[in-house]
Amino acid sequence: MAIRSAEILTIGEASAASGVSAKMIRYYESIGLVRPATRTESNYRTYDGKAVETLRFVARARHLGFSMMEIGRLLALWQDRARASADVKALAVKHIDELEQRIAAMTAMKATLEHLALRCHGDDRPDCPIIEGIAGEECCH
Amino acid sequence: MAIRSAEILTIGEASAASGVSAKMIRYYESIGLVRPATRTESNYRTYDGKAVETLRFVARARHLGFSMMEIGRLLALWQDRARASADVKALAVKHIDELEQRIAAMTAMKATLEHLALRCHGDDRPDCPIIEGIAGEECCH
DNA sequence: CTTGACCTTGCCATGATGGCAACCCCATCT
DNA sequence: AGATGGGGTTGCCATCATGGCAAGGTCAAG
Repeated sequence: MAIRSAEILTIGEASAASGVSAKMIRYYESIGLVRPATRTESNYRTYDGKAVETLRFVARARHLGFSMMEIGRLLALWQDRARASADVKALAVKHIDELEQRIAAMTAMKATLEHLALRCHGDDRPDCPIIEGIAGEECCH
Repeated sequence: MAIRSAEILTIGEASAASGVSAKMIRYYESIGLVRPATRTESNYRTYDGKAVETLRFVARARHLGFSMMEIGRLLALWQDRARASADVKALAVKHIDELEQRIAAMTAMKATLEHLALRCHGDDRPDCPIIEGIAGEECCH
């Protein structure tokens, strides 16, 4: 194997250092989200500090719920010294809105279910407002 | 075509009546969620009132965020006259908990993003706490 | 030099849904 | 009777982000 300095990591090490699974690192590379990793003579991918930092950026953005498409744009903005913070903010605000909508949808589901569950005895008798609620009209407002 | 009474619907009519797309009706049948539809001589699927009611049940359960697996169990309970309401309630409560967790996760994402967005000027300068937040340590607590 | 851990690629699967294609069937209009 | 259009049938592919498995190559340590 080519000599590897301490700063040059294999995909497994980069995975551990970034919190992104090796599988996903390869996937991100395959869809062009991140630049193809450099390779050793024996075709192993290698990652330097900057590459690992990029992976960590992706991991954090995923953690915030951004899609791959959005992360692609975020990465471009991150690496663009001439970016306008307004562009970043627009992306973030759009994502906040989407989160809000999904939260609202799920909160509504939860409320309906709680309403039904509250009136269900939860014993061994078959009578059940939950099932009847789903089957009948009074389910979804 | 075989004579069809007003109560016997084609898949398109059943779709309109139940709110489930024809594609999804076929899919539900293919995965065994619902019983295979009866067929006309010319192999068209037919749906009677009961079948449509079942599809509506599925649609409502989907609307409440239940997965196909869970809906399968709900359907079985619905059709089981000897069910214990406790079983239904357990399913519902488990789903409520899952919703709660997903809501909490997304609420946390939203809070982090809002915290970052609040401090972003959103103008044409590159300086941006959002990007820096994602790139740096202070992003995810 | 063997062994075990790790790398490579590639394929398959998920869950729920949509789209397209090729073909068949039925009803209605000319 | 024949054309036309709408809707049925199947099957395959795509999504999005991820995991798993398999077959083969490579490296480091015993």
